[in-house]
Amino acid sequence: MSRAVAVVPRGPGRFTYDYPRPAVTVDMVVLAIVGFELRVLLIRRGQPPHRGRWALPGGFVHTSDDGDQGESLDAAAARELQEETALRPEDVFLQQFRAFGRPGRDPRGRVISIGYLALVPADLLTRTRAGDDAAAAQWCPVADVERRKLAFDHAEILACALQTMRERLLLEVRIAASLVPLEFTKAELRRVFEAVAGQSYDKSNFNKRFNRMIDDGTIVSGPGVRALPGPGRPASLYRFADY
Amino acid sequence: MSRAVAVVPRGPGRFTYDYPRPAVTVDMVVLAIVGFELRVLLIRRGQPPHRGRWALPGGFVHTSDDGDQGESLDAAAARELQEETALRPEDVFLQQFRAFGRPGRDPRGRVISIGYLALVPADLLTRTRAGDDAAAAQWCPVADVERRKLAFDHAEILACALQTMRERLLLEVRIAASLVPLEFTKAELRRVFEAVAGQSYDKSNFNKRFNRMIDDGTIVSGPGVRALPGPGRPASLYRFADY
DNA sequence: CCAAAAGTGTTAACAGTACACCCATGC
DNA sequence: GCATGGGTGTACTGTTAACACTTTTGG
Repeated sequence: MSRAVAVVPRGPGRFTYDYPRPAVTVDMVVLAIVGFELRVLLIRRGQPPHRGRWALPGGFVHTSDDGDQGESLDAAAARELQEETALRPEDVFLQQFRAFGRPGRDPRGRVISIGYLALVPADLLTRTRAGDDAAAAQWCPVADVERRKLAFDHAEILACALQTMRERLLLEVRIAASLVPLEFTKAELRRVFEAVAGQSYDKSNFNKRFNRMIDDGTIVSGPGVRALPGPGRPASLYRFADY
Repeated sequence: MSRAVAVVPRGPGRFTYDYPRPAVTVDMVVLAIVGFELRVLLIRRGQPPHRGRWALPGGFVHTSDDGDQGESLDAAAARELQEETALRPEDVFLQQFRAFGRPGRDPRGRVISIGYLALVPADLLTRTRAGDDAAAAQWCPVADVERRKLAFDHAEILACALQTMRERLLLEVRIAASLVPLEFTKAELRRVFEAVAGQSYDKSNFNKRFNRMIDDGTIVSGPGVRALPGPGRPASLYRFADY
């Protein structure tokens, strides 16, 4: 949305239809755990409208009126993710969660946006481009987003994404698997759950759930242990079985 | 999708853009319990492509390039529902569940469709237009849909809607509330769960869940009892509290 | 030894399952 | 009476929740 498509247009007003059509974009809610905190990737807009405001990354879905008809929605989301973060889409949990099409949500014209949730494993954060230009992209704690006054209806899109993720975290552990590094400790997985759900879990009770996941093969023992700097007993490492 | 918009175009090729744009539609998965069976509303297509095949009801999202920019996605879904069933949207659970945009899904051109789930209470089924013209609209048991070879990617859309509904039924009882009449018996609610989940539940154990919902106020006692024709003890009536 | 972090054990309450049984009604 | 459907009770199991406790490490 904040940028033109890559293909150079062959002239103004080249594409005509019998009825008005909306522009269709994907908006990305890219989440990661930084420290013990859930953060979302925001881009500072360099163009009007909402110039200088923070916004979710996103862009137009490539469409064609002949031949292959363009790219799929999933492909558009994967492409945008790669442009904004330099992450490989196969390393990231990427899933559509909802479409947003309220008239007036973009002052330039009718725009319908498909919202995508992207969960980045903590150990791949270094590959993110967000650090390259701190003025243009930033990992913002989700708790601080309210103060930012996001552009367009992006606050609403983020809220919907968070709700979707929290609901699914309780159903599928796979969501949490997308946010932890390949190898992780019991405490690290617990902190992911705490960061996402926004509440704390009893260590002993969480470990019991963890041990059950080991019993049914969801989680397998990894190699050796990981010691934190400072005192404290080193923790065993684990990984998800399907990785 | 199967019909043109109501407004008469003011000439061919009147609406021009710098980049190609997709058409955007809503496709409706309208579900109801008929007897003890989950059924979906299907429309027989009178126009090519897929002429004569069964399809989900749906249509274009009204868009405008100036002024109010047209209608919201929810409004488009409510309008389509009214056109197809004569039901009031406020009586029907109506919720977006996913967008479908695979290139090639419509041979006429690039079409992105927003899937909507509509749950019709059993006592309002008489208001449906589906019976008016049996050749054009039909409540088809979801178990029989596979044999029908639906038009476009509508089989995929239906499968996604069913999965979404089954997941949510376990989380929110509200889904079931949208399928039962205003007043219902314990057995009726249980049969809704059985029809949606595709499995049977133990009467006694289901009643315990039911009684818990009475305890926390989700369900309240209704007036009197309902007797079925034939033998058997009449059953107490209940209703959901927020109705 | 002490603080910090990992990890275990104990108990009670709660929810799910399978199953047997009693109640009200029409025929 | 008896078949039919509504409704209750019991015993067993597994899960969750709260909390106390032990073990391993660095300083």
